[in-house]
Amino acid sequence: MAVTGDETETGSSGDFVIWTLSKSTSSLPQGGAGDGAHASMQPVEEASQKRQLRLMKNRQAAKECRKKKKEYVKCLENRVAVLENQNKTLIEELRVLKDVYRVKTE
DNA sequence: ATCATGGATCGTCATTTGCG
DNA sequence: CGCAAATGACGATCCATGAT
Repeated sequence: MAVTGDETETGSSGDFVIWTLSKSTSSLPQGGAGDGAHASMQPVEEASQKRQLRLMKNRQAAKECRKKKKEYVKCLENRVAVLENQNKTLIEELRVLKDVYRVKTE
């Protein structure tokens, strides 16, 4: 873990605070490179808000997705442990049965 | 103390998936 | 078919650890 001072979004999933996007990624608007030019475009302000909302939602979705994946992997690891134990038990059982059979047929 | 390296986590973009 | 959510992939950052 050791996540740096990172909002820790603990309980109350759902309501995320809109902190002043210090990061804001000046990356290209993607998908609309030159869109500022069109007259039919939404006001810049609204488009920007829309983008921020989308980023925020996706950020949250990514967190959720990673959490889910972690749990899935944990489940698989548990299953592996269980199956390994079962395997051990069965091998031992087989060994005993073989031994019993050997003694009987001698 | 400083540097290099590797692992964990995060945010974002691009793509896929599922639903109305 | 269009849209929102889910997920994969990538690069950035932080932190721990070992070598010098």
